[in-house]
Amino acid sequence: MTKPTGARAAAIPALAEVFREHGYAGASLALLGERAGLGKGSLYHAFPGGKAEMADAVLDSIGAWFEAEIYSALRDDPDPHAAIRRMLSETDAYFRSGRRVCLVGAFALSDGRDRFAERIAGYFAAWRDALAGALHRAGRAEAEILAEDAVLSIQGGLVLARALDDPDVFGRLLGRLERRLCAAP
Amino acid sequence: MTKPTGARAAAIPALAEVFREHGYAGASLALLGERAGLGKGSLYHAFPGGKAEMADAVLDSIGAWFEAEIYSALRDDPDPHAAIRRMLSETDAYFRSGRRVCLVGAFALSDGRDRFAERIAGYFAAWRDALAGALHRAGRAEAEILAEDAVLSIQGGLVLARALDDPDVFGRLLGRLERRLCAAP
DNA sequence: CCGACGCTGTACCGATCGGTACAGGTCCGC
DNA sequence: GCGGACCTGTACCGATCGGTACAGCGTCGG
Repeated sequence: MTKPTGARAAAIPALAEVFREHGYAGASLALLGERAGLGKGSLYHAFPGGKAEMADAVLDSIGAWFEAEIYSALRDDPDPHAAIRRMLSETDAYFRSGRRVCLVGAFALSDGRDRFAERIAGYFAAWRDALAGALHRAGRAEAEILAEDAVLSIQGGLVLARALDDPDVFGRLLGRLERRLCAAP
Repeated sequence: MTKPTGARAAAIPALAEVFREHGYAGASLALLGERAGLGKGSLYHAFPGGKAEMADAVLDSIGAWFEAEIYSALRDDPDPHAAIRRMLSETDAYFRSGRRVCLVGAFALSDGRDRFAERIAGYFAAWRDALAGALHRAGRAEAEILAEDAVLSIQGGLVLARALDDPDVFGRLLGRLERRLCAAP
């Protein structure tokens, strides 16, 4: 039932979790293989490019998920406020209400920044631009500024929630964002 | 002219820079020693506890700097708005207008979170609480919420500035923060 | 029934990891 | 001039790193 590349796709979520928790440098092949349930042989069969290709695949997968679940609605939904609310609730679910960290943000901060710079920049730029478009369609002034501030706040919320070990920080932020982003024009 | 522990103190800024750029796991002893201008022997003489003690010392040094330059003024300055403005300009300088990353935030996101959890939490909690006190003294309602949002935004601003390789993101954020934090009560 | 192919475990590679041991050097009070 | 405390470079440790090679395996089409 699985395509030839099925093992690859199946392994990606586990690999993502390891990169998320340990960073690029900290994610060892031993750990990656163990958590993916794959021996080193299988791992290198599915990802001939090694660790870098695994990280590439994980970033691709994350980018595709956000594109499909969040950005596209922000761009195309005729009701921009609905798209924004959907963004907030999907974001809440994706980051497990602040208990989970943003892999792209973590990569941006430390190791792997240079290696994956374009992909990282693209991820955030797409988010900011899609959100700015929705805000613009909703008739808000300074949509770009508002969007930049929202994207940045989400990242900061994840950092602070993790640092204080208090997921509510993230929940409170999302509440504030809904008020800020869905206010009357 | 240097105290017995002079080499230790002198090495800390260089060590901090390496941890900042490579994370805890990514900062190797070879790199640490090279950048500090110290051989392995000297490094372990100054920091018998090894890498963990180096990171401890770096975190202590950062905490002390923020306490002296920012938190204490937020707590004690009779003019809370002046203290807040000072916080913003010192923050701008410290993070080189967004070109530099927050080591504590980076540690919080990936490796070293568990190892340094209390210290990381303390750093952010002190910032948030000191700022909330200043806002309260300035007569602002919901000072705690405002403070939490500001601290989180600064972290997010650093993440996004780094991710987009665009320091202006951080500068724009600081401008917004000044307006938000120093608005009329 | 068989060879080809896709997949997997395992052994192994050189490099590097964090950390230790220690021989010598430097510099001080005496 | 001397002894000793402090400091430092270097050799070395076992473990693990990312990555490779390959033999064995089951599963197919023919």
